[in-house]
Amino acid sequence: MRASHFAINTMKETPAEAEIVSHQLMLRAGMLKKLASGLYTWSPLGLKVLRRVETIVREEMDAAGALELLMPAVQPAELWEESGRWQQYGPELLRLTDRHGRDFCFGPTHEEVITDYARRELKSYRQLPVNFYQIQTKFRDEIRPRFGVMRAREFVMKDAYSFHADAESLEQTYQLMYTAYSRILDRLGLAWRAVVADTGSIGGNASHEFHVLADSGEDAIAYAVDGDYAANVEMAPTFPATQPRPEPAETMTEVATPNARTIEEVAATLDLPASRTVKTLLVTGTESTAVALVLRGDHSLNEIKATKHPAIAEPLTFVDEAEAPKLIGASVGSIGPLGLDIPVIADHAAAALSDFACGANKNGYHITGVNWARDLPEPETADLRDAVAGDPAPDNQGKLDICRGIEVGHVFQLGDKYSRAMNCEVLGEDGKPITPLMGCYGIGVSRIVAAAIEQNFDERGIRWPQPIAPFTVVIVPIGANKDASVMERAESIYADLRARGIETILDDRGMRPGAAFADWELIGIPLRVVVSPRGLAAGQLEVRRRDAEANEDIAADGLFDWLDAHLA
RNA sequence: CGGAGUGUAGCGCAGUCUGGUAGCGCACCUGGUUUGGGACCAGGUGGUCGGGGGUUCGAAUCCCUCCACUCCGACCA
Repeated sequence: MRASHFAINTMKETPAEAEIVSHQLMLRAGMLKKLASGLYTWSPLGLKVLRRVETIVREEMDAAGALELLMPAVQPAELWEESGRWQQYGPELLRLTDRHGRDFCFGPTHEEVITDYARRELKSYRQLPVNFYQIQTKFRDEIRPRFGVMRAREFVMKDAYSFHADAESLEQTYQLMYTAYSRILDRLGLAWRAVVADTGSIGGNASHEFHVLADSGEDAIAYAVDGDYAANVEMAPTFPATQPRPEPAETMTEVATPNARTIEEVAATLDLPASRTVKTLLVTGTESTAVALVLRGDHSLNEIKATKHPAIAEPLTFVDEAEAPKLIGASVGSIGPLGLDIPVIADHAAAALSDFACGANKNGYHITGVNWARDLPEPETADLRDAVAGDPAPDNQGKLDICRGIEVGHVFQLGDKYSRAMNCEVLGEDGKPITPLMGCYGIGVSRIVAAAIEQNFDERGIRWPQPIAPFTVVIVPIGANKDASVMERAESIYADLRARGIETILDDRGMRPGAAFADWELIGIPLRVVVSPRGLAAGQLEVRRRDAEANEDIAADGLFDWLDAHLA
């Protein structure tokens, strides 16, 4: 491709609407243009990246035996009424009416359509298992689209749906998809992690989310440093202490802590680490007006875990600050577990403390040297907090650490939710009808493009992983106006690279070098070759990796060696 | 849906309080000089000032109303 024939259109200034790096850089590099909230036009440059992602996804899905098909984006309401989701789905479902007054929706997902297809297409268990997929544009009418294509309303998704005669077969395909997703993310050149996901109300046995790791990710992931365990922080369990509690060494001492309300203030006033204090939270109980939850000062309550506790009312509700003094005799900030006549539930870590500090249930006072069993009853214990770095991982996999991720894929064992609701049956081995089990497997194709940038950028712009870069190599001739041999040489290199099947763009725009370099660094082309009169005179070419600190001069006839060494 | 904010040229912004017929930087076009890290000079193109209504001799500016967009929250879960 010649740059003069390709719509390269970069921006020096960042549009005010873009909050996150990937959105800013995609706009500045000219990959995207917004049409309306959550709706984007992909430019030729942006589409090149999107297509490369699609191609890798398609190749791996095909390799895993999935069959590509294409379903309509617009779906009749009747199908959604059959599954019950026409009522359930809410305003996120974009509903349409055609000229005859029939209801439709723009598909946010395709379980209904594929199940309808399957019940008409599949007659016998002999046709199972089968795994259909498509790469389609979806629409979800997000309340608040943001972050460009990271959370757009219209987006490109690969979705696959498998059908099985039994659970074992579903499990096999699930594993196959898990492997395929791993291969896809590896091939994309991204750092990623598969995490255990909540199976939620839909049921099913297993679900994993695939996250691209990036500091800006919306989800916090707890993972085993020395193992393969990973889960959303909200899902990661914490465990009772394995060591016995140290013997009490201090006596209880009441300390005035005026103006110390938060744990930080209390810990500073008492000159103790926050991990030697506890905080006591009052929430509404199922059988009592309030339940006291005791957590170590440096830990945070996990509301999902708390809500699952039978003594705690759902949804989780904190006791109003104004109500606390009536119940306890002290305001929020001076509450502790001592002498309470409401149920006390301590997090495992809080229960493992000795000689800790807590509120005195007397405004402006805390008590140090408190010990379970000696000073107050052994509490009921539970897992109530978010996992933190250093916690033990499940299954003896060492310690956990925390990182952030962007969810780009999700694999799910659906079971028979849709096949049963929509009466999808095939004849089994014994001649009797069976309801196939289903799995579904999604990848956010357009989101991957944004996630790749969130993981790979610097102050100059995007640093594409080679497998998805719009071009692998850019050739920048310098001083072509002074020396005709520069352009001749650039052209011949261009022809050579193309002959080798390397995606190359030749910058024939005749710009000043600084401006040209800035453009290609913003756009993020992984490898750059500079042809200049100076270099030609010395028999050299200048090359540079996008992720390198400096230029490299190589012998002109060594270009292919250099490329071979740096092509992914 | 609640709260806050913003709509002026492709992008970033000033002008609005105090009404007088629209401006700056970047980008773009022409010519010239330049050419190794976002060049310079000169001359240009481009705006129903988000839409509609009102007040006024006169509205980007004041009033009413609608719309769009952004942020926070709620909802989705």
